[in-house]
Amino acid sequence: MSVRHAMLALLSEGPKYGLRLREEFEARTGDVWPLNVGQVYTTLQRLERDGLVATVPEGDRGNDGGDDGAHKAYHLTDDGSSELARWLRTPPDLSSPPRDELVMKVLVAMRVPGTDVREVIQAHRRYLVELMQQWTRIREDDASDLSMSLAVDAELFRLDSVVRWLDAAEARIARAGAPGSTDHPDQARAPLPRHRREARTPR
Amino acid sequence: MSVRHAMLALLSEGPKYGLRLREEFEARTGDVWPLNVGQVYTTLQRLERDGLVATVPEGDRGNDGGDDGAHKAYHLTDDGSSELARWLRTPPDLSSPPRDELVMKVLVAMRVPGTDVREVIQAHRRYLVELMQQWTRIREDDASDLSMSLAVDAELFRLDSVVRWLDAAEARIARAGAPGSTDHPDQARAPLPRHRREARTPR
DNA sequence: ACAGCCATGTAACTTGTTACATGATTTT
DNA sequence: AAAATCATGTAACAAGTTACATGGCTGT
Repeated sequence: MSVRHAMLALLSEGPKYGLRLREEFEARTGDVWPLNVGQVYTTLQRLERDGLVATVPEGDRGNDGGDDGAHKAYHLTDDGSSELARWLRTPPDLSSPPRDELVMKVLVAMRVPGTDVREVIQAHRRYLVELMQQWTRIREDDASDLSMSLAVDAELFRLDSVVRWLDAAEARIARAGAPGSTDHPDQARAPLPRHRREARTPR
Repeated sequence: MSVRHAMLALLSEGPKYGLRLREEFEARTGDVWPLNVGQVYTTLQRLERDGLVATVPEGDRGNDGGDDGAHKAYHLTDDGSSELARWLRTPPDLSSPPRDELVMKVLVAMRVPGTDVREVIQAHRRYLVELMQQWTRIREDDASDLSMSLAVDAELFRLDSVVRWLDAAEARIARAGAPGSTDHPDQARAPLPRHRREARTPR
């Protein structure tokens, strides 16, 4: 749902054509989130199908500074404008805590026979720290680019939170008394309990 | 790619059937990441198609404690085992900094005409803090559930990093001198520069 | 017998993503 | 003229997600 709305936001400044949208998208995200060209066009098609954007109906363009000919300019419809406004003030969906791959990895690795969780944790921790150093270097290379700095900041904060979670997880697991190498009592084969617990979601 | 590998991990303990996989998945993630039943079956189909799991070929089950009859038990193939091992030691792909929706929202909101970025930031900040309180409450409700605590921890660390990014972003934007309400000089209509910059990725 | 859960499955759809094909324009 | 780049598009697929259909078993 992210790219769709970003396109709407870019178009709110005025009509733009495909490649231009790609260019401006990457400019706003400081080239941190590259965007395949093909996806711009497929996204535009889907937005048009949903009535959020439209093209000028062929033949009606004022000559006072317009982009004619080769480019096919899309613009927001009224529905597109209100959808954009809604998106900007609406916080992301409560019911969807995104499934982080690394977190999932640690959670399931705890019970995979013959796996040392601490090893998994440490390997990924090292990798994350290295990644953070690379991003830091990139940010310092051009500190004047606001968009890029913001995007890299976001990535750095996120990576830092993962590192700190890994540390907390290691401590929690150690404290729980589980030995490093797993070899669990096989109580897993019994049939399901009659009544499922309900899935958890805040509020 | 997350659910697929989680299924492999669960099956590494021994053969399991569909609903059981759903149950154990949610147990490992402390019910924080609910999983639709349908997805279990579609995922199993795709794993079977790719040769990572298989079912017993009908008729060959020892009676010494097996689950017979109604349940259709899947088990790992050799390919499945090595894919799981590979996944556990391989850090997530470098080339994919995930596009965070909220980050994207702020980045593009900066230039949407008639939008106050600080308002967007503050609204989402309030929402995030409230969310964190709810998760904290949930975690305290049953502090003995290790998996759940870990999963909630991950969510809390993540949300915290987003809050801190929002603060940093607000400061950075203010420092950059951009006024609150946007009304940018329209230099955006010119054609593209001849040579595209290359997309940025660490390393 | 009937309600309700266990259990499996399928059809349809969404976003994201890549690889490829096709012209037009520009640069060398 | 040849090479590169601009610009648009299509086909095909992966993963996730939901809604629905279908049996079978169990408790009352």
